[in-house]
Amino acid sequence: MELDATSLLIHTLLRRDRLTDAEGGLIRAMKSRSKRFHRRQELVEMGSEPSTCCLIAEGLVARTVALSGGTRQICSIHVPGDFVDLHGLLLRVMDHSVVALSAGRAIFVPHEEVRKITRVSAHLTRMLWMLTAIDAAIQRAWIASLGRRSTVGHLAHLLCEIYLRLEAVKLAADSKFVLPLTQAELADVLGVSPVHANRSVQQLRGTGLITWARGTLHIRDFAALSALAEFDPVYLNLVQRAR
Amino acid sequence: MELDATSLLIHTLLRRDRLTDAEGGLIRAMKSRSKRFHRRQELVEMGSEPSTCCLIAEGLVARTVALSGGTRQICSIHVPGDFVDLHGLLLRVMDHSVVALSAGRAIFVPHEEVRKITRVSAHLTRMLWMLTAIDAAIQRAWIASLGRRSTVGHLAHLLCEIYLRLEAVKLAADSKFVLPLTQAELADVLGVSPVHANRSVQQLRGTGLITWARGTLHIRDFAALSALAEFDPVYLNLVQRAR
DNA sequence: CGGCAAATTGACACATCTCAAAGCCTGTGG
DNA sequence: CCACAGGCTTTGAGATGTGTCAATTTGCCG
Repeated sequence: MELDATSLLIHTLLRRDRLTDAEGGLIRAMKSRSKRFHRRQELVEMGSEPSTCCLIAEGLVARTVALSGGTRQICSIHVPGDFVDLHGLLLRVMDHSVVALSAGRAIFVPHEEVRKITRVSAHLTRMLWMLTAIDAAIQRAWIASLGRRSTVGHLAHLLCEIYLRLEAVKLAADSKFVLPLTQAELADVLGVSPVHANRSVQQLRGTGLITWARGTLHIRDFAALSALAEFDPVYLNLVQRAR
Repeated sequence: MELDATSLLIHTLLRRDRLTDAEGGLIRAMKSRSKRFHRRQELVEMGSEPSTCCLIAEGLVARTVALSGGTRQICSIHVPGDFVDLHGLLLRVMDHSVVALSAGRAIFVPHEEVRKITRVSAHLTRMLWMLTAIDAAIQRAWIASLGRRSTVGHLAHLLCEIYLRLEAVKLAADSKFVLPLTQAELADVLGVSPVHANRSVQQLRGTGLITWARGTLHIRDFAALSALAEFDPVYLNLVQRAR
């Protein structure tokens, strides 16, 4: 049986606040079209004006910005349950692309369906707004990493973050998770060359804090990795409270 | 006469969409407390749980993240009309501080006032949500700059952005604006050392594209500076359309 | 058993950091 | 109106981090 993307979204929201049955119903009632995607497929094109929002059901995707000279920067990574381009509802023209890091599946919800929710439920609207706010908080953490952490520290921070985000949707446990990332893609996250990304991975392996083989990442000592990264999970807002 | 912060906010919103008189009235009706601040004053503390949102009326402020070893990263800069910690309404605990880059004035709007708006006007709620979405778009641009632009390119991009944002609230004209930034603060934006920030400023001056003296920045050739920075203003969403 | 994409390595060039000193503004008090 | 203090800016020199290029090795899949 396929995981239902709207259930994942509800689960993601429930990690942050309570929802009434009616609110859950509104979310499940959203019309959408489900699509599978393959690795490296571009789901949303930079500069386009999509009329739907893309909610991940399976797989990992990234937002990417293309610069001249063929370089690109990955400016966020998204896990199942994430409403990747929810902001498209408000901003209209995409300032980045959405690209799949692995094969997977997403549902595309027409903007009008989301706008309908904003007319009916103030609380649910705030919850969706909250999702974009959390997204922005994660981006701030990435800015801090890019600007002020060593590449190894940045990498460690990234792994702590991805672990907790996957764990929140039950895709990580026992300090292990599937990380379908190429080192070249990792380089586009860290803002360094592929060669340097590779050397940083090796350096982090050298500490014994992680293991990464055959697409599976294993955090051997989360506490120590957090400390190395100066990781503080507050910004992920994985706490249930009134919003 | 002092500029009214809510008028600035309305002006900021009007740059992106139309507002009815009733909607404008709702914004003006928000209760708030006005406060002056001095340069370097901390307006909001990282880790705190503010009960108000801070709307800038005059001056520049920054969001900063403190790392160990006394380093810090500025993860955004805000101009008059910006609702700096609007996301505090939804996220509750601050993942960063808000610090003044110059003397100025802000109004502090109780969360309940904003929440009230979310209960009354779906469109206005989307407009406030849009502000946080634009904020996030700017952060993505910063991520791309930090990750993939040269320091000089990053600086050029930053100046193009700040110019357009200030111009949008009539604080820049004739390619000139007041930039009350220390080179050490600039370094905290660019994610480099103060020495390197200084050398990058000199390098950009050397191109003849800018002049920067006595706190005033003058862009001599915006088109050329944009080209150097690969600057595309789309992400600022300075276009009026239905949202 | 290939064949290819991805990971790894080495060598050298360039970017950026650190530390420390010197120079330059600007506001203030005499 | 000048002299001075303090904060910024600028400079130099040597250490470290990171990029580039090109070759080699490894791992996965048919």
